[in-house]
Amino acid sequence: MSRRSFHRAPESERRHDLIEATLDCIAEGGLEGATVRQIAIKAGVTAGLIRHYFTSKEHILQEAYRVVIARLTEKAGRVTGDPQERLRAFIIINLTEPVANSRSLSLWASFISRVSVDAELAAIHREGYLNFRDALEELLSEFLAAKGQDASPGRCRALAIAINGLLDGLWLEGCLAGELFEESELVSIALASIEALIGVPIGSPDTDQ
Amino acid sequence: MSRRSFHRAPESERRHDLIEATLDCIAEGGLEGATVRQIAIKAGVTAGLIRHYFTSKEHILQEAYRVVIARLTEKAGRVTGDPQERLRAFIIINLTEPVANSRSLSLWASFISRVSVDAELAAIHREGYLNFRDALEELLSEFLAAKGQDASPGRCRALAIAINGLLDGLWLEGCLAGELFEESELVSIALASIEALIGVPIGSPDTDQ
DNA sequence: GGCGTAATTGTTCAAGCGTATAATAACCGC
DNA sequence: GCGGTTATTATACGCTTGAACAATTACGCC
Repeated sequence: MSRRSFHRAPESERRHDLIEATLDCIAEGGLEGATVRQIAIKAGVTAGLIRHYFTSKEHILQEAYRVVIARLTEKAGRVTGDPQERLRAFIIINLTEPVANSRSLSLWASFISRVSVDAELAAIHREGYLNFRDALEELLSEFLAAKGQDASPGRCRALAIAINGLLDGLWLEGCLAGELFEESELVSIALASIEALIGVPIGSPDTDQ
Repeated sequence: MSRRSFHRAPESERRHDLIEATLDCIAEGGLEGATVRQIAIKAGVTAGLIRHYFTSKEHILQEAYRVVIARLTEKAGRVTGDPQERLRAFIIINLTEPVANSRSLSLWASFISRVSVDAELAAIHREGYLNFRDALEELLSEFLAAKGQDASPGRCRALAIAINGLLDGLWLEGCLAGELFEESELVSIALASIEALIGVPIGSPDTDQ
């Protein structure tokens, strides 16, 4: 009786694969679907290996959550151009693939439901949330200043909270029931709504009537 | 060796208690914390009784989700007064206790993460979501008509999607990190934002400056 | 090209899971 | 009060879980 042959992978690659497998399991079956054995099967290894890289199941879940948050926020943090282009890109990125899809929501909701239980997850969550809102607040501040508008901290804060809420809510609606909306309907509604909130057009020059 | 003495409860009361115990378990420990044994302990009965009232664990979870959705939407469905008062009350109700608190979010997120897995939960979810958005759309339609504004179906739909998103998003922010906001700050932001979206004041007469 | 290291496997363990079922105690009609 | 009905308890079963650990294999190094 011989053993399976196997491949000895570099640590970073193996850790990445295991986290990826974890996310696949969660997306398909929720946190309950992410058992150590199922993750191992998905990654094409045996269950014992997971404990070689992660001290516990909680640990791998925390690392996986870090990846989820990074994916939800990294693209929006790398927008370029003038303030108007950056704000516009920020809005669009958060309401289109790959940020907005049912898999993202499934992963996000699975972890959110554990944030109130696991203190370490709560810390990871808080950091990601504040980063996101701060990024939006700064975008707004620069945009308002560029347009010669009131860019006082109080107004930026209130606008950031409102727009952040709007984006979160539309993201949620789109992820939960994308088929209820026309192609890019949510993006149009978001752009029009945010224009109304700020009181300044943000449409790109050529599509702005 | 004698048995525990027990109380024979009416069916509706017992079912209610078991569902309530289920929600407590989920709020405290997520779906994973809601085991048949844990629910029984919380309800002060033994595990076997749960199977006497519910055909399976899936079944009691579905019934529990119905209760969660009902609580999130029932109050907003019973607003009274003229269109402006109703719209205003609708907004406030959805952003204050008992709709907006961390327990509500914890329950909501736990179930949302299973909506994509369990078809029955998905049906329950969809019904609740559409009811909510339709109620908002009708409120808007009546409000706009009363104000002599454009109340065309297209505009009402777009406004309902935007405002629904905004309310969802602010609800989420408030539930997730209520301590980051001043007292009633979210309600103020919501009212001001929705006024900007609609283009008509909705503040109550005495607080409307 | 043989050796040492450690990544990976395979197996085992106790605990907890959802479910099934027989025994029992509470309540209702008479 | 008594007997029948059934809500409720108590126990058991088979399975899966996270974890632990010894055996084994792949690979870097000299």
